[in-house]
Amino acid sequence: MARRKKEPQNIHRKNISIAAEQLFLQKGIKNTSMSEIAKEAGYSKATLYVYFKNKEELVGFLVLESMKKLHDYISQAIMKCDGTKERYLEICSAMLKYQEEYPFYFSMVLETINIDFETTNFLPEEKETFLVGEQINELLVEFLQSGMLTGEIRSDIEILPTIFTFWGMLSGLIQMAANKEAYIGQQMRKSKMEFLDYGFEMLYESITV
Amino acid sequence: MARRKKEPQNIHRKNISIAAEQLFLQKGIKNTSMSEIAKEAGYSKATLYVYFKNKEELVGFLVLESMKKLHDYISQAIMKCDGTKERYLEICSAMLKYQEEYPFYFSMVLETINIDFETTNFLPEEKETFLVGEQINELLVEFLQSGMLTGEIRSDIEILPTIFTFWGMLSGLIQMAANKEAYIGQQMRKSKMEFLDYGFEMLYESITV
Amino acid sequence: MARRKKEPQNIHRKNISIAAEQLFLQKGIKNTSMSEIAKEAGYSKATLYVYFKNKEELVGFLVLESMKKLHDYISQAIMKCDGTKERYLEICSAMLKYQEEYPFYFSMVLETINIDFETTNFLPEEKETFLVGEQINELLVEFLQSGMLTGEIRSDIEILPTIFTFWGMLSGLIQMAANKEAYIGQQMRKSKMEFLDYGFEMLYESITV
Amino acid sequence: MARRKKEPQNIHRKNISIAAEQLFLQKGIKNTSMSEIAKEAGYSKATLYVYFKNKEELVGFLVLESMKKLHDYISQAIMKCDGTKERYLEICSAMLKYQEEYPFYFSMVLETINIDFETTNFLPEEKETFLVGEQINELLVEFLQSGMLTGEIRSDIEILPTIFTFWGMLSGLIQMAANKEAYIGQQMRKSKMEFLDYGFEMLYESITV
DNA sequence: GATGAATGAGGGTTCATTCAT
DNA sequence: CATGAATGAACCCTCATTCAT
Repeated sequence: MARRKKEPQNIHRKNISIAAEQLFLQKGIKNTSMSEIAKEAGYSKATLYVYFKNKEELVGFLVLESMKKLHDYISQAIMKCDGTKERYLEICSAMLKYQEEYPFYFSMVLETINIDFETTNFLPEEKETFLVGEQINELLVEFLQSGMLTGEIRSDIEILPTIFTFWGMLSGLIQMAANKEAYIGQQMRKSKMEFLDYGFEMLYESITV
Repeated sequence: MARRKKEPQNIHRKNISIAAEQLFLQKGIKNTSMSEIAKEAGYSKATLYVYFKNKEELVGFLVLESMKKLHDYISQAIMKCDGTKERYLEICSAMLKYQEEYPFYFSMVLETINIDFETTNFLPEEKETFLVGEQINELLVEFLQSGMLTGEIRSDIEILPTIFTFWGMLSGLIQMAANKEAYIGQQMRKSKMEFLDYGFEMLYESITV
Repeated sequence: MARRKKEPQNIHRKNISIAAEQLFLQKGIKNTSMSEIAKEAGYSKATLYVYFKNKEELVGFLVLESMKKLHDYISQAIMKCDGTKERYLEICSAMLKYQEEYPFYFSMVLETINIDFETTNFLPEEKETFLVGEQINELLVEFLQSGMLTGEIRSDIEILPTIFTFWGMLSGLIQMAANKEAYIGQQMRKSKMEFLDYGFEMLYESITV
Repeated sequence: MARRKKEPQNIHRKNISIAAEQLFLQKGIKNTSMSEIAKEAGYSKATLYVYFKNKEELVGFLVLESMKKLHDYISQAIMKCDGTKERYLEICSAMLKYQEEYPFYFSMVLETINIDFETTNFLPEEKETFLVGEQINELLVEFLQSGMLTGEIRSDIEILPTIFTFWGMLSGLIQMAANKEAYIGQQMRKSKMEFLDYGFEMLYESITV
């Protein structure tokens, strides 16, 4: 119960990470210096190193944090409605919303994320955030299974591979839409949203009966 | 008529770009310095700037080069066989092969590629390579159309959106497979290749009758 | 009320600027590198950038500093004695002393000095030093006016043009004497000082009755 | 008589120096690279080093060349008219014209010019150009002496010191006028030319009876 | 004689990180 | 605990100069 000492630390980590997030969002990770983060957060540069081992860990922390948000989004998406397709589309929207909010992280999902969970985590509580990825997967497993139960989703699919496949494909699709918006508008006279809807629908076909 | 003396330049550009590619591949573009490239290529740092205006142009050159390769791979994939599905799988393989050979570029495909074709190109011949992207699209258009003619591919798809959707999705899938290979093996007891095959098949469903 | 902690900064700025001055003096501004300044000052190169935004600001700081000194010298010269001619010669001596101490800056006086007072100043206090130039002019205006009152200086001269003319001419004379000392000794068998006295006297003629 | 071989060299040196002059004029000496000079002159970079030992010698050559021009200007100024004051003002104009044409060199006159006439000169003929400075002095000596004969110039002046004094002062004045034109216009509502006339007249006072 | 090719040496600047206090 | 101060290491890039051909 006597855990007073730990709370304050989290507050500082939060403050720093919020500042960092804003800057990463505006200028990218590589182009944001620790100095800038310190100034934005209202701490001294050295203090950042009290709360985060180094820049890499700060980034890692942010990635983890953002995953919690994604979990919330997906969780809400599934709860929001009943129908399988409706849910699917809501999940897609959740990912899109997430990409729009955390684009800097989104691109990292497809790249290698090197988070060494042995050495990186500062506070033990945070180790639990690692599980968020798993939790998201579980959410998706449940979604697929319930869709199979209603007969809307093919019963011969393998669940885990399907989830990862979707994860990769949706990420790629959303990212492409984000980066090539202009090109898409020009070449196929579609808005980003129209293009994405088309892609979402197409992918849905692959798992339905 | 043929201008002599132009060949040697290309040789050096080739040497430098090969060295750069290797390093970009190992450490990423941002983390590879011109000094390292110079050392790897066996030239002095200053010499690099004789053959490439700056680092950006070097990267741009590499991207262009790799696109040519991708075009070749896809072109060969389509020619290699006749059946629609066979061709589709060959195209997937081509992209995979390409990703394995040029991973550093592959991630750029999904990001914004800023190539200023007015100022970047060293040799005028290279300007044509800009068209390679378009040519790849044309290849894919033909593939889809021929599949529609045989009745294997749904006739109600929109061609351009479909191509871009595929492009984004396959990129995402391949990238995920590359980066999460270990995780995939652990969680679903599949090799990277098995996982990819599963994903490729799944996506194929979405465009077939 | 007085903010502590500001003093130390000035000490470092002083140290760095002293080192820079010496080197600029020996080799010119363009030929003096920040590395050399750092070594001479006993700091690391990076530390220079803690105290000066860039080389330009360092130069600007030096120019400003030297102007303050010149103001002091001229101010003291005028106060030191009463007679118009005595004062005139003291002013000449002040300029000479200044040139000998800050030769690198002296040549800049005749060139265009680009000091952007919005962006350059590190400490707000320094902005006031911009006024030093004006203050020197005021000193000289007073000197001329008092000489006109005593009837020693012609009353038909235009004050401001006269001051600027003198400024330019004395600068040119002193600089020539400094740079051609050997030649002067050889050709006219005069020491630098004798030559300058001759020139000072000659110029004085032009404003006296 | 058989000197065919030497002519071509001079042509190349001329071509190069003309190109260099133009660029120095536009961008200053330090900011003009040998590459740019080579391109402007239509030679390869390496060829520049065939005709000039290094950049320094090229600059030295230009300085020398420009001195010849100055000699011509002053010579013509003296010949152009008869009266002492008229001649004086023409000489001032000659210097001004020279400064406007060769500003980059003009500032060097007051600085130390390091021309090592033993090692620098490429062609022996050029060594004579060193004498140009002396010749200019002679011109001025004659001018002063003829003015003294007519009784317009004080007979108690020392000729050589006077000449050097004038040289330094006029240089300083002209340079100040060139660099502070805007400031002069603002502060004393005089055009550069008006200001200079004022200064020229003032200085004339000092040598007249 | 003329040059294409190559480079050593150095330029200014940035930044993540450390450490004494 | 928080930080002011300091820096090593790198970064991209430039340029005068050399030399084999």
